Amino acid sequence: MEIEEMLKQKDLKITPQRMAILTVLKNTRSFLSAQELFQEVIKILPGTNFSTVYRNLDVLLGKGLLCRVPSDTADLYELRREEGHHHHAVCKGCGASIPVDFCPMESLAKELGRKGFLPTEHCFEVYGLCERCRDGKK
Amino acid sequence: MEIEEMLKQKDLKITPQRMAILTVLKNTRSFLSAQELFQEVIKILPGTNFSTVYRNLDVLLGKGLLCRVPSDTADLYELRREEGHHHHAVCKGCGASIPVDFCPMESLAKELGRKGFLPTEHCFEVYGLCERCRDGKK
DNA sequence: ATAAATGCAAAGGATTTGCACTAAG
DNA sequence: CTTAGTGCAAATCCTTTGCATTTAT
Repeated sequence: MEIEEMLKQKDLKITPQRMAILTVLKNTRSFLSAQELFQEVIKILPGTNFSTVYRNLDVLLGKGLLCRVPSDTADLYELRREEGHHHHAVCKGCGASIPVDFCPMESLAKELGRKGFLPTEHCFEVYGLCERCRDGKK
Repeated sequence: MEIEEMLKQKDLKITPQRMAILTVLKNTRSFLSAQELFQEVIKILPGTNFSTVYRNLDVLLGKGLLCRVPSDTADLYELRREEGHHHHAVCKGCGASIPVDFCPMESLAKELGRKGFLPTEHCFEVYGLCERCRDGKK
């Protein structure tokens, strides 16, 4: 299976909890908070502990298997898919997230490099209202 | 004084606490967490309460006098200066922040608009190592 | 006068941690 | 066997809130 391969490649042990976490992330289109993720995980693997989820989010993030974006209350997580790097436009009305292929770092990395700055991470997220929510608020 | 004008323009009452908060923010080059800000504020105005700082950060943010950027642990705040909108490259080594004039929304707003999405806020921050810290780590 | 702002203390919510136990390699 | 991973419960950290009091306008 593919998830198992991902874990092996990163020298991570294959545990039921990890499988459950990655399965949920894989089957989720938009991103999830740790809490939402946990709720889904215990449907698949009841008894899984909350701290296990948190600890794994850290580990998986550190191994580059996930990406994290900041949000109002809690951070949100998403499986990093092969397709490549992208960002999101998140609707503050309904929570829907529209993928955005454009990445500002492409234009900026060189310029920062000239100033001696070495970018290692970045965050770019857009918040607003999607068409439906925008119309509803009129 | 200038801070007082800012408050008046926004229909906010001029209180010693607010003055202290804005004074600290004004005298700070990079941005501060709420906790850091609080530590500075009580040097100027001892006895100022923690919740007062938080409440004012909310108010001032709502009035557009500040901007907020997400960070590892806590959100960071900065006085919004006249010069206009900009972003930052933050060094994970020493915390220094380099202002970045480029704003990705300029290129993206139209494209999102075509999709019906109305952007209201956005976050763009770059993290990495500045020249000094990068060399130190070699 | 009166509505906004503050202080205080307590609550809330997200995340982390210590420790003993379990299980993957 | 050995180390990473887990469960549990408690702790921590950041932030918010209710309420009585004070203060700016």
